[in-house]
Amino acid sequence: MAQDRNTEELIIEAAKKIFVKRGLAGARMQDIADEAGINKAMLHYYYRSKDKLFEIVFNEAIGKVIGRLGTVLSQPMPILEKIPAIVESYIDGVMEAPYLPMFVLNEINQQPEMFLQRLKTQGNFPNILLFLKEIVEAGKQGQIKEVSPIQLLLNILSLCVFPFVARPMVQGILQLDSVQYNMIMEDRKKVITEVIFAWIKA
Amino acid sequence: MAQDRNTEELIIEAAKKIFVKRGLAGARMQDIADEAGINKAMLHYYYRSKDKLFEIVFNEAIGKVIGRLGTVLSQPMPILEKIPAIVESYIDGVMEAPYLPMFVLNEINQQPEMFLQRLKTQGNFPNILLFLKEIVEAGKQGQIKEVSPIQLLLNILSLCVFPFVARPMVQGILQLDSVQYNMIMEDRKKVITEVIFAWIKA
DNA sequence: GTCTATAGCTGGATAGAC
DNA sequence: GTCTATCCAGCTATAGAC
Repeated sequence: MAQDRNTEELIIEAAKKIFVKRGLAGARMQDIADEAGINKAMLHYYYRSKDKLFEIVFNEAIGKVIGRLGTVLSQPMPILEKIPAIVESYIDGVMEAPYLPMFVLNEINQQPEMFLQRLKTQGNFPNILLFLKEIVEAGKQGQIKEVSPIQLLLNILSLCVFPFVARPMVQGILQLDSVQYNMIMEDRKKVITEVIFAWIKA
Repeated sequence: MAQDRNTEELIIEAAKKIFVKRGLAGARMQDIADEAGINKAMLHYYYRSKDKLFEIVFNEAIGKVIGRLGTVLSQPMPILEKIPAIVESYIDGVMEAPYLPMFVLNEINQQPEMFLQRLKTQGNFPNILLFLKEIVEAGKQGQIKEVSPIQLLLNILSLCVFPFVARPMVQGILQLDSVQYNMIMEDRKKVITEVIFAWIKA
């Protein structure tokens, strides 16, 4: 148990777990309280309302999913080294919290305004836009083929993230157990890099 | 208005709209009734409960998303012609109902049991498994490179579906309006085929 | 700060008139 | 078959004792 930590943190940890699993609409304050091993009233004492609590969890989740992307995209490396690095570190990151992408994507779809609001306040992830320029530059210099930078970004993201978002579906259809699926995900680091390289090699 | 159609259909249409938008937990029977232009009591008269109504909508949605995939995967064509056909027809299909994939994926994540149950009753999409064998075969015959068929399937699916699932997020970050995004999606048909071909060409 | 008890509301479901 | 009125469970949120 994590009884040694203070109540505020206990609540946030529990809230993450429940919100990520059930979403805003499906989550119950009682479940969060149970998960934290405390009383329902404490949730309101510390965080006032369900919405406020959700906002904290959601913002942190966005930070993890998108922020991490920004970080890895902005490592100063030649593009041909950077792409495998992006793939590897992003997949590793997602594997640590495999349900986070689905949660973030779904809640953004539910409340696009909330997300757009957040974008305004905290800047538009300049690292990502910078990465796009880098692609164009590398194309002009002949390091890679000249491709649409947005399509390239979409391709990398799609190949890395989708298999986690669709995991229960794919696992069900193809009758794979968890061990098999994890192996496939591990293989993907190599596969994705191969696929992208095959496409952009000059 | 579709007042000429019978009430049962009106309800289903309305239920689709609301469930797909809000999910099972977020949808309100009142909203479905309003959308259908009828009374809340009628929903229960025709479909007994929210869960029953949801099941109908959900099953139809799965059928569209996965069933369509099975259909297109099983067209009798040489593999190198089939892949562009798959990509084109699947993207066109998704563009008609862009929120369906997110809905299906999210609800499967929420209730994997319900989905696995459905798989048992209606067979395991044999078309999809057949497609995997076809890939292996084409690899052995040297029509394409020998690649993992599951990875290939995952790649195609990822590249086609993810951009729709992540649309609000990507659009927000890259500051794109809907017209621009639709053009990008239109371009993708070509891009995806290029990417896959670059990877598997013998 | 933490708990119990409960207010107040929302939303799914039903009864019963027409 | 369709409506209004209403029930009742479940949920967020708060009051108040300790």
